[in-house]
Amino acid sequence: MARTANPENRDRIVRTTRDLIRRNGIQGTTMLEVVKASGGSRGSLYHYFPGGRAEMVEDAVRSAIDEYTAGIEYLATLPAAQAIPLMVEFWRAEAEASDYAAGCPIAAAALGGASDPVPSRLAGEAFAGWIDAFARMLVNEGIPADRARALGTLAIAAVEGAVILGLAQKSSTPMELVADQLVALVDAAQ
Amino acid sequence: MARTANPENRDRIVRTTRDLIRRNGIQGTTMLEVVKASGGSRGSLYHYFPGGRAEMVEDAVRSAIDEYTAGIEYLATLPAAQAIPLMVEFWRAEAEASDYAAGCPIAAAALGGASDPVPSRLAGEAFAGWIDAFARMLVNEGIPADRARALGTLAIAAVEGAVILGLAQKSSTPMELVADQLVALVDAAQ
DNA sequence: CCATAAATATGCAGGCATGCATAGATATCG
DNA sequence: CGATATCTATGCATGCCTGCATATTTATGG
Repeated sequence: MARTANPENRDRIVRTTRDLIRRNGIQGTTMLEVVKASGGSRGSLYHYFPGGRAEMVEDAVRSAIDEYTAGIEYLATLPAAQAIPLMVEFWRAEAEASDYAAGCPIAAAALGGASDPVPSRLAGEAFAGWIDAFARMLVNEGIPADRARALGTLAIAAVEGAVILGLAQKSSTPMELVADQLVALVDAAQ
Repeated sequence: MARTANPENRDRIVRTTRDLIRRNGIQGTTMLEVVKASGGSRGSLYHYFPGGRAEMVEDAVRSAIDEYTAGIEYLATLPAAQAIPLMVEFWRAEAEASDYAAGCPIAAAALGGASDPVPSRLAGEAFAGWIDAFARMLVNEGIPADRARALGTLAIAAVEGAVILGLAQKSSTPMELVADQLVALVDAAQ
């Protein structure tokens, strides 16, 4: 038996799929484009993803959720006045590096619910986890639980929205303004 | 010459296209589905939109922008404490009525920039106008211009983000929490 | 080195979407 | 009513995408 069990190629495909989802959305991401962008062949894709396109897309979204959630869990250990600018700066840098073509893949998954319900549901659960993490961070700073939950929801929603505004306007201004206002708001809530 | 000049059918097609964009995004909206949903024939579509799919999609986005912008301009004549809940309530009702399948078509246009740059650019301009309107409203309530602009950006971004969170979670909670927090924030800023 | 499995490459059928062309139906005006 | 323009319907060619099947290559274990 050979059993190479080489996960590198599969991971590379998953990453490429994520990148394409960020640019073209769930519906706009095809196996042919993933093949072109990752350099393999169509046969390889069905080897790594027997479930076809659905499995490939779902894995890409799961992978992105795992990665981003870990990042947010880390940010939640910092003071909010640091965590919020860091989170926004991450998206700003990603947007700018792609010339404002690549947004949040989780938001893309959320909006692809009509054709792909599973990634959309996963996105909903991921957002809930992110809100929880932010709320915990705010509770640690002395904000009551109910208010912390509401402010956490506002923060996640505002950052996701700011990324969309930034892509449409090809500008980092929305993200910067939103970060400033969120920090000021959390500061005032303490 | 007959020259019926009957814009009703064309308008119905434009509206159907908008609805499909809200559910399936720009890339997920095809002429065949528009024909199926609006009841006409493919020939009619090319009669009304000689530019093909691109013209149809662009007109749908322009129409949506015109309509929503008029609504926001009206909201901006009200006190912010009324305007913000009304705006959120509109999206909440639309989301709920569609069983959390239909979001904001302008956000969908913003995210479709890779394949359709024109609607994405229009979305960016529309967002700028909405932010201006909100900022004017806040200036009227005594908030300094710079702060008003930042708060207006935060409000538009947060509402758009809350709609996405709501669709993913199939819940109106994100929109309600965001509306409450935005009202409290504007109230405190005066 | 050889047998076996992993990984890659390619072809084919079916379905869908676009764009265009070509008819046919409908309505309006003189 | 007849002529003209609008509107609708349908077919064809092309290309893309998926899923599956079928080689072919590569690598590993014995």
